[in-house]
Amino acid sequence: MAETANGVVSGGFSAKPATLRDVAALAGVSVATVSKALNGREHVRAETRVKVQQAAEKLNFLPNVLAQGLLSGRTGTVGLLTSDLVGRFSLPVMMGAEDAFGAGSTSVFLCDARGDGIREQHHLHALLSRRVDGLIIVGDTTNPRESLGQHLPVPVVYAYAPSLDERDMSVVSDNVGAGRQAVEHMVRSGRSRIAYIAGDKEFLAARDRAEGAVQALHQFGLPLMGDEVMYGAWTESWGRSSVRALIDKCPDIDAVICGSDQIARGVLDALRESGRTVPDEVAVMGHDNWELLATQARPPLSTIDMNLELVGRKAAQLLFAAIEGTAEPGIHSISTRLLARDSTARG
Amino acid sequence: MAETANGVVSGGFSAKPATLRDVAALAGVSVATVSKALNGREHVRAETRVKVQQAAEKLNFLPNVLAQGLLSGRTGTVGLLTSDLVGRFSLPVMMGAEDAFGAGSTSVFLCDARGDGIREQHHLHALLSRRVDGLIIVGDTTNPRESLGQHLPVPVVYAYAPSLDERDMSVVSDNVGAGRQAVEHMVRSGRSRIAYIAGDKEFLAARDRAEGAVQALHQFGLPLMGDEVMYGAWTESWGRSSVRALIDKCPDIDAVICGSDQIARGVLDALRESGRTVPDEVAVMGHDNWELLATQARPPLSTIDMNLELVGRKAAQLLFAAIEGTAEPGIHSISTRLLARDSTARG
DNA sequence: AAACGTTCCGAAAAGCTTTTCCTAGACTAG
DNA sequence: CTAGTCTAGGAAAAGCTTTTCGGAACGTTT
Repeated sequence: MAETANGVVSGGFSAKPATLRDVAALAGVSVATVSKALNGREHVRAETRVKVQQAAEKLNFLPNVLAQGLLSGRTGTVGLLTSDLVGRFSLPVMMGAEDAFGAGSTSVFLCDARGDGIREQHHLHALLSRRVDGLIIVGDTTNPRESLGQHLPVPVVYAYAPSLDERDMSVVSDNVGAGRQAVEHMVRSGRSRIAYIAGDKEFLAARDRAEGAVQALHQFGLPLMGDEVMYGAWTESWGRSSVRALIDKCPDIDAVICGSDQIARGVLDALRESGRTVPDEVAVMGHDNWELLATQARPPLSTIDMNLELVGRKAAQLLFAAIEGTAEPGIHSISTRLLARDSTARG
Repeated sequence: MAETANGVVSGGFSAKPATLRDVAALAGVSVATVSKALNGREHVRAETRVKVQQAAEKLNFLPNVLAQGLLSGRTGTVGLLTSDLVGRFSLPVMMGAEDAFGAGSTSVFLCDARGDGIREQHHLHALLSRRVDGLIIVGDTTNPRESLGQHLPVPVVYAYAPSLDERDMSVVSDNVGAGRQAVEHMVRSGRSRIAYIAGDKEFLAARDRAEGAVQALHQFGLPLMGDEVMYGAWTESWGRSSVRALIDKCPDIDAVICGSDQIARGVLDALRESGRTVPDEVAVMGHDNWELLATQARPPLSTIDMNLELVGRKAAQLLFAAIEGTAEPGIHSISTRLLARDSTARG
């Protein structure tokens, strides 16, 4: 690659970045003085400082953070290891974490293991080789996962999916509380004949949300219509078929709480097609606040937001504290937030 | 933080990672020998090599990639700068890139600028300080964006949203081709009275897709029903309202191509409610292959997949090549892929 | 026995920054 | 004028790895 007179190589980008030495040479001082001048240390004449700053400016000097890290033992990087990058749940968690770090001087390595243990080990290896200061492990479901172990050289926080090992730090969304919130909202809206259509029973999230709802119904002294939680799949078609069965069995329901917005969309469609009006005759709630689905429903869908950005943010904070030396092991639960839209308006 | 006998600090994670020196000391050789032994260099006796490997194993030694980078001038990292992390379009692109790199020994820094220029500069700064080998800039819409400029010390690839500067490398999805694909598919399915309902006209993607469709109709000598492309919003409600207007005006249409899956969902709902059967009387196509929306539609929605993972993968490949010294400037277009489901089955 | 080759290993430098310590010069005070 | 006090700036080491080069030990050949 030929080098031109101004130091630009032909690949279309400039030559290698300037170092302290280059700045020192240009300013006619030593590297030590440059370092002190640029970092605001004392023992530098104001005049010299200006001269150095101008030289640095001219060369587009940026300190090499890697070299700094070599010295300080801190790299200012963390690893974000997700098992499912496409998942629409892991993403907001990552966003929250990225955001919390991005404000400071920490950068985030992104790795997607695709739910593959081998790949996870590979990435873990790569991250540790890069001397990350800490790790956040983001799950794709709320099902607890194996711990990476206690032998790692850096602190680890598990987000969304908690670790099975209680010595680890985990941050999760409060699904049980969400179920309670849903029932309380229905009752406040004047409903008393409430059914629950859940997602896939294999998922802890499905069971937790339903359990919270059942607890709250019990507290209010209300029955669960249909007598039991209806588990199925996280799909619209499950919502449609299950609610048809439900109104056959209990024609007098006045509220349906769903384990997800997708299920709720199916429920809304099936109710409309069977001639029931929402919310006048039946109120419907979803879960997830999947905006494009919930706001475009007819009527717009009341739902529960898991505050996943907060989960991510909290994970980042815990990790940061642990890096500083004060770890807080255990499962940290983030409250959900109920969003009332038209589908649960007072009938 | 108190250190225990086995070298574990009380923060819950092990002490600082082992270095070459530690391994050398344990194996009773010099650091140079350890380096050669572990990297498969010659001039090491087999016996010594084994001894070193065992020592390294015992100490959980991982080479410090930062120190390696300091020497080689290559860090094995790239920056992924997105303007919208939540966007469901930028995400698959990132995934493809992460995947392409992840296979090798390159790690990805993730930064989200939130569409904010200041934040973008901040992140750019941070990434360059970390001496990334290259940058991928992922847009949130297909609208072209300002170039970061030609003065950066590393190569840059723009993905999804191309750079306005043709000296840059860009990778985009072929939206015009997608419009053509849609029409060709409709014609092959025996349709000839085709309308087009587009998204928001502010978006180049909306205009490109429509333009491709119009071109193809022209080639087939077919009319565009409704006489013009109907621009609106990327929402279900726009799909519902626009298709109602359309069938008022042209009751004899037999196909509707939509600018997105959301619009198509609205179209499907409105058609069903107005008594038209899909696909028997009218065929409907979407765009994006937003799986959870398309597969759960009634009937399942034919659509076009933008192959965004491929966009990301291609961006990674271009970047890698540029790092190696062979840049290929210009806009690289990735073909879309048509997915035929029931909504366009032969009538 | 002397000269020469191999083979294996270690010392040292390079890469970039920060920090500590030291020196040279300027100044003040006696 | 001498001794002492500051101050600005420089030299060097540390942090970790890789690579080059030189040296030691051993064996072979004349």
